[in-house]
Amino acid sequence: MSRRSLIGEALASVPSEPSATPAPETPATPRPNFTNKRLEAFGEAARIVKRPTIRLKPAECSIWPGNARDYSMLDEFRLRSLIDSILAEGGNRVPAVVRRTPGGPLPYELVTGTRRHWAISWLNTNHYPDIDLIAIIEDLDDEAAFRLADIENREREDISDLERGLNYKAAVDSYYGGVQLRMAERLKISKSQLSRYIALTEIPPFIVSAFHSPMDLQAKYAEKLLPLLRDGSARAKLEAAADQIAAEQSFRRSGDEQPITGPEVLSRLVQSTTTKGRVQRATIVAPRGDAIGQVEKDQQKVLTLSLSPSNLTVDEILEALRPVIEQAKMRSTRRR
DNA sequence: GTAAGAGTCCCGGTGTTGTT
DNA sequence: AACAACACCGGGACTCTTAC
Repeated sequence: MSRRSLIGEALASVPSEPSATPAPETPATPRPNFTNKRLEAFGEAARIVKRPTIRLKPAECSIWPGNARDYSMLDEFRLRSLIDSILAEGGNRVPAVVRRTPGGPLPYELVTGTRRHWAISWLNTNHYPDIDLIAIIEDLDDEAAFRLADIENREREDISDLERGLNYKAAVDSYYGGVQLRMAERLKISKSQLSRYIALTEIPPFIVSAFHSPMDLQAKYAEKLLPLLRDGSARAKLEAAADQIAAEQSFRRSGDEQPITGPEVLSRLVQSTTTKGRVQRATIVAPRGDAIGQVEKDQQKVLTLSLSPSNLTVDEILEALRPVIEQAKMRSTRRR
C-alpha cells in the first residue's frame, strides 16, 4: 500500500460534523520509501483521528511549542492553496488535534494542524469570521503529543530537515532523558536516521548560509560535513568556500538566476577541503543561467579557466567572465 | 582496565525517478 | 517496458564515553 493511500484511508475515516462541509486538506507531497515502521506510526494516527470532532475558534487555542513547525514562518503565500481549499469547502475536513489546558490562559492547546489553524485564523480576520477550526480533543502528555505531531510532520515537505533536527534535539532532552536510542524506538525510526537529524543541528551558520534555503540542507549532508568541520584545517577551507558560495548565491538571487542546488553546494564544500588554492572549480554562469565552464585554479598570478561556450555570443561569454575576473583581481589585491 | 551504553559511520536493500 | 541512476534509511560494526 502506498503512503498516500494509507493516509487517505486514515483521514477518510474521520466522522464529519453534520454542519461541516467536507474540505480536502492540501495534500502533503509524499516522500519515498514508506517503511513498515512508519506504517505502524500511521496506524496510531489513524486510531486518533477516528474520535468525534468539535468546532472552535483559532483564538481559543494556544500553539503547543513542541511542534517542529515555526508558526511565525507561516504566511499567506505559503498557505495560499490551503486557504483556498478551506474557503471553497467552508472549513477544514481533516481535523486538527487539540488538548485541554485546565488553568491555562486558553481552553485548548493545538498539538497538530498548525497550518490549518493559521489559515482559518487568517480567514477569520480577512472577511470570513464564521469559519471554525474543526478539531478533536485528545488527552495527551507532552511525549505523546510530540510523537503525534512528529507523525504528521514527517509527511510534510515544507519542514526542513534542520527544523526537524532542532525539534528532535529538544525532544530527546525533554522527553527521553537525553537518550537517542530510546527516542528512536518510540518514534519507530532508526537510530542512524535520528542521529543524522540531530547531527544536522551542529552545522554552523556559515555553512547553512551557503545553501540557497535551509530546505536544501539535507540530513544526510551532516555525515559528510561534520567530520570535516571537526578538522581544524578543513574547517578553515570550508568556511572560505562557504563564504564564496554564499556570495555567489546572493549574486544569483539579485539577478533572478537559478540558485546553486543543495547537492552542488555540498559537492563544492567537500571539494574545497581536498584541493589546494583558494578557489577551485567554481562554476562560471552565463547571463541566461547556463553553466559554461569553471574556475580550475585561482593562484597568486594565474587564473585558470575551462570554458564550453556552446552557442553563446562572444559578448555573453565576456559578460559571464567579468565577475570571475573581478573577483580574482580582488583576491589578488588582498593577498599582496 | 573493563564492561556497558550511546552515538557515529558505512554498506547495502528497497523504492523512486529519469532515460532510452 | 526495461534499465540505470539516484535517494532514502535501516542494520550492524565500530568508536567513544562513562561508571566502576
